[in-house]
This record gives sequence, C-alpha cells and structure tokens, in this order.
Amino acid sequence: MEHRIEKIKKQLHSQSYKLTPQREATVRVLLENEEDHLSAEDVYLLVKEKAPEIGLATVYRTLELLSELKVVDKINFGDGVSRYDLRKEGAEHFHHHLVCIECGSVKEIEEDLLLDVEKIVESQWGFEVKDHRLTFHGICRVCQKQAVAASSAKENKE
Amino acid sequence: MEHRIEKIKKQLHSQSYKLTPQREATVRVLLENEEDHLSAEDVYLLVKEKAPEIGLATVYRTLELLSELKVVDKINFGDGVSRYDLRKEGAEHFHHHLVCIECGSVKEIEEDLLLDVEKIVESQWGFEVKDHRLTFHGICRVCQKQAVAASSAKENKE
DNA sequence: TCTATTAACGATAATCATTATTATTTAGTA
DNA sequence: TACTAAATAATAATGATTATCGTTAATAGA
Repeated sequence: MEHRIEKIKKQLHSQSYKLTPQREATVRVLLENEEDHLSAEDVYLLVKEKAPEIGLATVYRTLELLSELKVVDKINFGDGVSRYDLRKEGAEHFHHHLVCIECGSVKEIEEDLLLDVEKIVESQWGFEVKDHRLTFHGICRVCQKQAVAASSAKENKE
Repeated sequence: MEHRIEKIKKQLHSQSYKLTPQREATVRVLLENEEDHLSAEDVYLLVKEKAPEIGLATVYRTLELLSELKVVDKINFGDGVSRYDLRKEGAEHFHHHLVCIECGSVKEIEEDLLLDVEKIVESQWGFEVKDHRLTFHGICRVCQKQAVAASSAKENKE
C-alpha cells in the first residue's frame, strides 16, 4: 500500500502537483476499497470518517486530478453518477466490467480481451486506439443459479 | 422511413403503448439524424422545429420508452449528457463507437467484433452476456493526417 | 526568520441534466 | 355523448457536479 502511494506521489510530482493530506486520504480510501466502484459521494463519506474536515469539492477536485493522471478511471454505468476506479498497477488499459442486470453487481476483468479487436480497428478503420471501455450487461453466475433453483422449485410445486 | 416507423409502431402496440404524434415526431427526428448522437436536449430542439408545442419532459419520456423497447440505445460518452442512438434494423447488439480524443468525432462500427470475446466471458467467468458497450478512445484518421501534415510543415520551417 | 506568492482548500452558491408533480388534453370505449 | 385511462405540457424539484470566493498552508526569496 505504501509503495503504491509513493508511486502516485511521484506521478503527481512529475506534473508539479503535491500529495496533500486531503489527496492522500482520498487515495487511501480508493486503495482500501479497490474492489468497489465508488461514487464521489461514497468517497467523500469514507474520507470524512478519517478526516472530517475535508470538503466535497476537494474530493471532486482530487478525483478529477487523479483521473487526468490516469491513476483512476472515471466510469459511468448509466445510473447518473460517475464512479472512480483505481487503475491496476502497470495496467495500460481500462479494465472491463461485467454488470449483472438482475442484482446490479459489478465484476472486473483484468485480462485485456481486446488486443485482437484493436488490431482490426486500427487496420480496418485507420483509428489509432489509445484506450477502451468495455462493459458487458448480462446475468452473473449467482443469479443464473438462483434462476435455476427458482424454476425447479416451481416445478416441484406444480 | 415509413417502413421503419411502422415497425416501431408495432413494437409499441405489442406492449400496449401508442404512437402518439409527439412520439412519432421524436422518432422521425431520430431517423433523420441517424448518424449523429443526439442528446435529449438536441432531440427536443429538433422536434420543436416541426412541432413547437412539444415539451421537454415528453421527449425524455419518449426516449426512455424507446430505450426500454430497445429501439434506441442510451449511451454516455462521459460529457455529462446521455445520448440516444437508434439501433439499426435487425441489430441484436449495441454497435461500437470510436471516439476521437482530438476532435471529438464519433464513428460507429456496425460489425459485431465481440463474438469471440463474449464466448470467453461466458465460458471463463460464467457470465451470460445479454448486451455490451464498447467504445474506443483514440485518434481518428483525419486527425492522424493532420498531425503528420503539421509535423512535416514544422520540419520545413526549421 | 519574515514576508510574498501561489496552490490548495472548505463552504456554499450556481448550474445543468434529469425527474416528479399536477392539472389538462386526448383517445378509445361503453 | 359521457367515462376512463393514458399521455401531455408546463413547471417545480432534485441531485450530481462545477464555479466562486475568502481563507489557509506551503514554498521561495529577501
């Protein structure tokens, strides 16, 4: 964890930004909740637990800054809120998401599945790909099992 | 065009919705601007040209309805506005987008490039894919050429 | 060390897209 | 023709995000 904070600190310094206590607190919250997809409000509330004097605007400013530096990715699942996701160490690309339309869960895929597709896009459309966003909507493993269980229960009943 | 409106009318009727004049005007605007990625506000202004009495809320409601019926897809390019895109006839999936980070242009790709990737997701993550959203960010053909032209001009100057 | 300069901050007002409300209109039907 | 429910227009309300502005903290030079 400290190692990653050091790294982010260097990234900030390289663009002559500072890692202020507020920014550090925000980054720590992101690191501690890496699995989640926090909204700015979520981050604000979590940071407030440790540093109650922080302002919401600062959280927004920090997230925006981290987003520009590609430390976090700003994503939007269509619910009207932006969510912020730490980019994994060394990852060049945005990771992919699996959004379950039943339970709303979001799972991440680290593997880059788009290398071949990007080659096609570059050769066929002459488009130089810099980054991508890929989200699948569907039914997660858990909900599939529940659906099966529910339908067999119904059969027994009938 | 009339053919496609008829089809949408049937889709509405099948769920016992009506194709009111306001809804029809909205659909026509979408059909006439199929290449663009209009925001609700954009649609509203265009519809207003033909049917000035329409209200913004009605446009929102109509777009939401068409979105539920999968007639249009609601997309978000991260600029804080939802955009609405007619789904092509017979298309089962959302089409892909190429967003240029230089000039902001958005190009569509009709071909489904994700069939293989979806198979991997289904087999490896047990996730039943229903739909997808794929956007590439990068530099379009035009901007690439301009960059080349600009750098060679610079060389000549030096 | 002291002061000037600037970045960063907190509080809060402003903005803007979207949604909710409500009274009215329309279409279909008995 | 009158009844009922859906759909609408106008507008108020909401909620996320951004801008403003006075204050604070960090840094650099005298």
